[in-house]
Amino acid sequence: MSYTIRQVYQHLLKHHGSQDWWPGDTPFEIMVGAILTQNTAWSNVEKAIANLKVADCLDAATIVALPHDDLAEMLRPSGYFNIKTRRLQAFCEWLLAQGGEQAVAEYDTEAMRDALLEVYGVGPETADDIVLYAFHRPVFVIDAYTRRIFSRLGIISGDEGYEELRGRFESTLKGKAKLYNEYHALIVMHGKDVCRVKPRCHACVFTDKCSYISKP
DNA sequence: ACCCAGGGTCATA
DNA sequence: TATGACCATGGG
Repeated sequence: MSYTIRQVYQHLLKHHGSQDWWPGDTPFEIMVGAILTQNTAWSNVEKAIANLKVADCLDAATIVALPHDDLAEMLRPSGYFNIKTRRLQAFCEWLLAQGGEQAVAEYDTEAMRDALLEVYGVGPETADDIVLYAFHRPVFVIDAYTRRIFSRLGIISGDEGYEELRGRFESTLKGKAKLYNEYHALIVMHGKDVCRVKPRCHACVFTDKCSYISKP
């Protein structure tokens, strides 16, 4: 007998508690974080965002106007800083061209996703982070943790395409933004803080080796 | 000293 | 369409 997608959620929620997630004070800060955290530890992203705040540069118009090297220097701690400088500026150009966050907030969810995916440096996960956490729309974010955990549990094979997996989770859960927010947050929380079994296993909670959480 | 993190783009076959 | 190189810092 194997776990279901719903059981995994109940399990994580029970032991980690409600997350009400994404670190960031404003929607714009959340969007910036979504880009900077690509393949990068969040602790490094925090330093970069702190640099932007100290320099009073945490807004689209300022970021677009900044010389590449100046912005890159602030983004340095988040890694890939030259590429992320280009990506962040491309994103801010797009945001301004749309008419700002308020204008984007008028889009239908799918239209918002499609528009974001056109932006340089924004792929499916980053787009969904923004759609879900900055605009509170119901999309299920698929990340590396999600693939690892659910493939270990035998619920997915792991090599499915992004859209296929997103569709599977969304059609199973039929949830609202609040649920998808909690679920993804719990998955990341588990991957980050709990498992120390080697080789790095991000689903040990659901195996016999894990003593952190008892099985249902 | 090594491993890898809350990905995405681009070149190649 | 599918794989691989590349991007780069900081913490364990």
